[in-house]
Amino acid sequence: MKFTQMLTKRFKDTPADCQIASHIFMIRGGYMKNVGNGIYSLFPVTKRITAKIENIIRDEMNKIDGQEVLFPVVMPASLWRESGRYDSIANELVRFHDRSGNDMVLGMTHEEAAVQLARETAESYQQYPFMIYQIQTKFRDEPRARGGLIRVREFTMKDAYSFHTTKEDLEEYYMRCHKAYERIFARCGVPEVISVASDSGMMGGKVAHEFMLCTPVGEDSLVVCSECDFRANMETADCTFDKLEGEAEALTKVATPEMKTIEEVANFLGKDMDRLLKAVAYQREDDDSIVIVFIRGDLEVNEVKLRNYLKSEIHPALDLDAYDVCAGFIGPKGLTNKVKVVFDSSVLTSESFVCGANEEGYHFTGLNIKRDLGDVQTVDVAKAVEGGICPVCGKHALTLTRGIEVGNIFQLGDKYTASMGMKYIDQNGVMQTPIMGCYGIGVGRLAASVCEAHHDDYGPIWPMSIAPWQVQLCALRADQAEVREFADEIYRKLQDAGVEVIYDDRAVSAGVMFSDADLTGVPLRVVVSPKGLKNGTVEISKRDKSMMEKIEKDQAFDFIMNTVKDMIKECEDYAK
RNA sequence: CGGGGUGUAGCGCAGUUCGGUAGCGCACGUGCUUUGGGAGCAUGGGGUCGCAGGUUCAAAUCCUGUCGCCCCGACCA
Repeated sequence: MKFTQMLTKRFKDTPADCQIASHIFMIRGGYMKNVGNGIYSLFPVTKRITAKIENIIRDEMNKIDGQEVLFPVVMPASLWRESGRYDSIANELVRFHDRSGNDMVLGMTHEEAAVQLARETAESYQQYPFMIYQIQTKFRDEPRARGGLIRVREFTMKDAYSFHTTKEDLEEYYMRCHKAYERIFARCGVPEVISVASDSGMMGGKVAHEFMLCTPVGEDSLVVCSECDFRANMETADCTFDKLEGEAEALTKVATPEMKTIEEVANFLGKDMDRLLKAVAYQREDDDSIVIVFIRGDLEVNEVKLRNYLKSEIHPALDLDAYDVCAGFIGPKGLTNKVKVVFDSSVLTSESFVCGANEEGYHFTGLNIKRDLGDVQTVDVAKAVEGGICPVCGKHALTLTRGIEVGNIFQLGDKYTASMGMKYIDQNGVMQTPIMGCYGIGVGRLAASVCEAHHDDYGPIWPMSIAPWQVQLCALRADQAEVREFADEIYRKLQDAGVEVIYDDRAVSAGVMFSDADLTGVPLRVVVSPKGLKNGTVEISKRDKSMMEKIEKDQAFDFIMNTVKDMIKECEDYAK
């Protein structure tokens, strides 16, 4: 590809809307153009990168016996009614009507389509297990797209669906897919991607993992143990807390006028926050009832865990007066029975708590849960904390970090096969319901994540395996015949040898050419210049600055070929 | 959906307080000079100032409404 022929445009100024590195470089470097909120067109540079990522994914999916298929983007609502998701998913699912007035949806994921395709085809146990996958456009009407390709509404995704006759078989295949994912991310140049246990959300199922690239700009909070291999999304991480010292005290009502927040109460009574019992009020979405969570004052409620426990969507409670709840002075003793109460496990870590007295201007001190409330049921609904206790190894070794979710895998079980009536005949001639796993990777997000992980102040540093081109050939002073001729010759020879070359043949200054090359991020750079040719050399360097050589012009071609081969091999070795 | 910010040329911005008919830098076209880290001079093209009403002799500027975009939160395979 010659630069002069390529559709591209670069900017010196950082666009005002961009916040994170990958977004900035991908806009400044002419990788993509915003079309609408969370909707982008991709320029040729980006399409070349995503095509390479797709091919790596395709190769690994085929290696675990995947069969590539293609599901439709637009589906009739009836298909989504079968699984129940037409009604259970809120606004992320785009609904519209066709000309006949039929309800239609835009595909945001394809479990329904996968079951629809397979259910009348895989009739016998002999056809199991099998996995089908596609690489295709999804549309999700996200409440908030952000960060360039990190979170968009329309995006390309590889989604795979496996079907099994036994749980053991699903688990075994799930592990194979887990390993395939590790190879995919390593081959794409981000071997640092880790898998964490995760919440299964709207997908359903029990066991799920997310593949995370750890970076401060990530959208998810992760809990990682520095002593063992426990790693979980904050949403699902189990929590235990040390018992605090101190004896039970007598239950005493004290005046705490105007003290509504736990900070105010703690300061007023001279107590640490962990000696208070905090009340957090939520309203259930299914029956509108109020749920009050009691949790130790220094901790926070993990709303995902609470939601899973309650088996209902929840939102912060607004109007507590209507339920005879005295906001600011809520406590478990003497609380109205118009609300449901949930005790976090942390309420058992102290013998003596300060809590609200359910009376304006009063708190109790010396509340002992067991003595004053009897045997209450507790449940773990707290957020993990930095330095907290690892639920696996028991050491105080939890660290909190942020991550971008680049892929995920789920053991779905029979959620879709059962609801959509998929059956097969087993060895004994009995009809059975198969079980499923599903496995996703966001292609564009992965590209942006690689950029996020590998860049310097001047632009992305693409790994050889997914770089838009393998070599960037810069002809400085391309207006001089000697330069032009030699650069043309190298370009031709590299192309003939099957090397992917972007040839900057513009008559621009060295500064412009190098800056644009930095933004393009091609791993190997070849500079042909009058100065070099005068000494009979060309300059060959790596984008990551780990190499800078002046090579005799007669040996340049061989040197480039060998270096490209070495760099490709390096990528492959990385993945082993 | 809540909070904050912001819409003026492809990009970055000034002009809005105090109404007078739109400007700067980059980018783009042309010519000459220049050439190893975002060159110089000259010259040219490009904007219904987000949109719709209203006030006024006159609106980018004032008023009302509305939409888009960005950030934080909520939400989210």
